[in-house]
Amino acid sequence: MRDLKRGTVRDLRRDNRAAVLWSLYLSQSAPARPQFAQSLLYQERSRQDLSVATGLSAASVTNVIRELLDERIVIETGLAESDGGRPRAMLGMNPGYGYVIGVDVGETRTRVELFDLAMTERAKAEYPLDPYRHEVDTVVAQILSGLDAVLSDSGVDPDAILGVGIGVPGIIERGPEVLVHGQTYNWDAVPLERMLRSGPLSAPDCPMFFDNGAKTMGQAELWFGAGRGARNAVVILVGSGVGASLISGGATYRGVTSSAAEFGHITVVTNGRRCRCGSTGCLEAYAGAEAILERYGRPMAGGDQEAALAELISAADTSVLAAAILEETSQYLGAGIGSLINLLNPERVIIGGWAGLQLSGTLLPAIRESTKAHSLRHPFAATSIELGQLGPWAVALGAATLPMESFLNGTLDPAT
Amino acid sequence: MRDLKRGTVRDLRRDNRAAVLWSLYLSQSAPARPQFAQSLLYQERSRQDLSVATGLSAASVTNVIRELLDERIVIETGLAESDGGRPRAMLGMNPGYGYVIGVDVGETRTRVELFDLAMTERAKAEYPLDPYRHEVDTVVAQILSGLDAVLSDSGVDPDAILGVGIGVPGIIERGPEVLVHGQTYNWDAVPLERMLRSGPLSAPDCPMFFDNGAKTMGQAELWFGAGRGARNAVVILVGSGVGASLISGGATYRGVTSSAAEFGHITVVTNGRRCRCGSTGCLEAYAGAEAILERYGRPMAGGDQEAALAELISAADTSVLAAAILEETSQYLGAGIGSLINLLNPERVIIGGWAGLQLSGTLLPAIRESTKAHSLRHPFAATSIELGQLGPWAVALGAATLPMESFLNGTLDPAT
DNA sequence: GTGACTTATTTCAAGTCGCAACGTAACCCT
DNA sequence: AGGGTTACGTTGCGACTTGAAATAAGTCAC
Repeated sequence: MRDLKRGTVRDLRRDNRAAVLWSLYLSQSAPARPQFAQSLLYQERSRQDLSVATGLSAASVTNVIRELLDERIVIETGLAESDGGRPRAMLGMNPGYGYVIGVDVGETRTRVELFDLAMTERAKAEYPLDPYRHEVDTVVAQILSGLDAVLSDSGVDPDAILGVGIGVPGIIERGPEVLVHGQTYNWDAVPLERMLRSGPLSAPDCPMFFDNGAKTMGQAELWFGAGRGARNAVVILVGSGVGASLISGGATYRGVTSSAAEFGHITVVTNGRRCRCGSTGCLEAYAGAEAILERYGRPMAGGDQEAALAELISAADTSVLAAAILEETSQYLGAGIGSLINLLNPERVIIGGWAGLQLSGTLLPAIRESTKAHSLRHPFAATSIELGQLGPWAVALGAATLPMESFLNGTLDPAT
Repeated sequence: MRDLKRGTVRDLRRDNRAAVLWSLYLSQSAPARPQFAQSLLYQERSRQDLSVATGLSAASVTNVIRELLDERIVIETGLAESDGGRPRAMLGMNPGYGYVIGVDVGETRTRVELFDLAMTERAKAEYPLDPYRHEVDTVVAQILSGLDAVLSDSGVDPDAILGVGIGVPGIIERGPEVLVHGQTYNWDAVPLERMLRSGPLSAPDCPMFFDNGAKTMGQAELWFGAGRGARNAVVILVGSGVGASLISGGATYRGVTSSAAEFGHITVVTNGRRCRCGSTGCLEAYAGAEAILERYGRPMAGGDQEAALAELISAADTSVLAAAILEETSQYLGAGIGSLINLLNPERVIIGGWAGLQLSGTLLPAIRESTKAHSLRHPFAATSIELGQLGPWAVALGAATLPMESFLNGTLDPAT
């Protein structure tokens, strides 16, 4: 990502252009509901609206928009009703200008999804993955055929792909080349980018972005879901393991080597249960789906964790053991979330991930209660604890926001 | 703090001016050593140096500097040796242009310190405070006489005070007026600013800034101490209680209601010891000096905690109990710091506060070890764990950086 | 000493940009 | 058809940064 130098009057122009484009783009993304499927298209805006939204003068907006219209990034979509004056010309992203692809390398499946500039989904592909058999080659092959599939299904010209974003569970190391470290996968320093680019199939010769899956999910919720408009928020992903994304100042916080937000491995019980990361007392060792099932006495080394967890939850009505396990789980989650609130003082905490959503169905009040008990009064009062709104494809959607972010900032394709 | 709108070519000018001024200011602050006392003055810079440091052209630096020279904020301090060309004119802040005052409302004492623009200390005052008798009125009176004292001792004209910064233990609520909530103090919604301004003595009619003491200490270490140059860091304050300051992107992170970084109240033992905050299992309930002494069986409700802790530490050579208490303490601290590292992926962790410095004398290796055990490999490897460099007056120094920050950004005195 | 050489700083002439003011377009209502 | 109203485009101005050229202020070899 190019360093955005500031100082000259030209940088100002780039910034203002980006501000207008961002404003227009985000206004198009609906407050998505779980059942949202097709398009995030929501609302167009006029030049006037953009002027007040960005704080720029109408004249400047006109200039920037003219440029964007000339480049065909933006189109006029029609006229608004008038109540006496010249009707406002409504503007929108030109869906056909370009496309982005998001890839979710998950714990149990690989997902690939292709969007146009209006974030309308144009094609998707999904491949199951045998848990505990995450061979690198298998995953790479799935990604590559997924890319092929969405390209041919949508009929989109590969040259029109602005970029591909890939969310993986594990830590990204950004050096001379991108390396992926995944403890769950037993991946150690996997050069995923190189493998994708040299793959047998048509790895598009276009910008690729890598990030942790919890962070891409967080960015999806931030842009389109329960996090819309938040400046400081935390998005928690509870799946087999536990992850999170921290939003600081409206952007995803990554830390110095982009491995921040490993929420699953904060210590909630000093000298507690051993965690698969090697440490002890991690939150993930208590509140991840895998750990919950273990504590319940039904470890699932391979099979269908989702079904098993659902079973546990419904058993809680009659089984004292199951109820106790869930009660404990909300204790631990509350302790972890409370720590997060005390440390980060967010305005919103969003719980997502398949296990998080399952658990929250019945456990949300208990989690809120436990969180309250484990946090200070003032920061707790400033926070709302909510559920994620984007469902299981949130990670892929968020991955697609990575190239989009670059595009909106005008830092994509230095060529042209 | 005024909202820094960006967009016009004039804002650009303000930003560039601020960039030059910051660069010049920070280059003057020495990598301070514990024994530093008088001045932070370190190194002057030429226009050339500023040009490369800020990325601005030499011409622009000349223009900005001319303006600053005209305003007498900056002065030429002499010429550098030449090795064949025109010698560089060295520039520095004009110490006499204005002054800032930092106030540290601590757990056992109140400190007031006055600095000039070069951060040379011009006067200081200190008042002991009977722990557990923090009457608001007493503290306010101490602050007001401290302000009087440093003003008369230094002979500085009150009109030349650019602003006063005040660090308090507890949470700052920024509403229509600033309120302070301090659990340690039993302060609830204390309108400290109003009390200071309406005090019997000459509360200066000038900008006042309030922040948590751990945050001001963190900012002092960030600007002048062990945190210099860091973009992402954590400064931990271990005193009677435990606090922290989070540095994100080179600036202090405050969260949505500026109560972030309450590190002392993250949960390290779910369902653990009761903490004075009302919750259970907080880090502070294990690793704060007060808690350590309690666990040692020698609670100090009033007396000299510093001496008592020092005694405990030296007793560890012979007493099995004392050694075990310290060993446990480093376990808990390591768990807390490890969580911080996993969550925030900082490049540096700095331990300060009087108890932190005492403990680290012998315990630092054990704390490092325990931290390593409680954090993931990659983020741990990217972090260094160091000691604070600024000693007991760091909180006051940091408090003085609050008005200084505003001054450097050009957001002070809208008048003139 | 003196002239050639170096390096730092200032001046100058473009080139950009955002903005306020003003002009024009497009629609409503009567 | 015409007046009213709102949205949008254009123009001229002031402010800004910058690269290049000019100037300032030394060093060095002889």
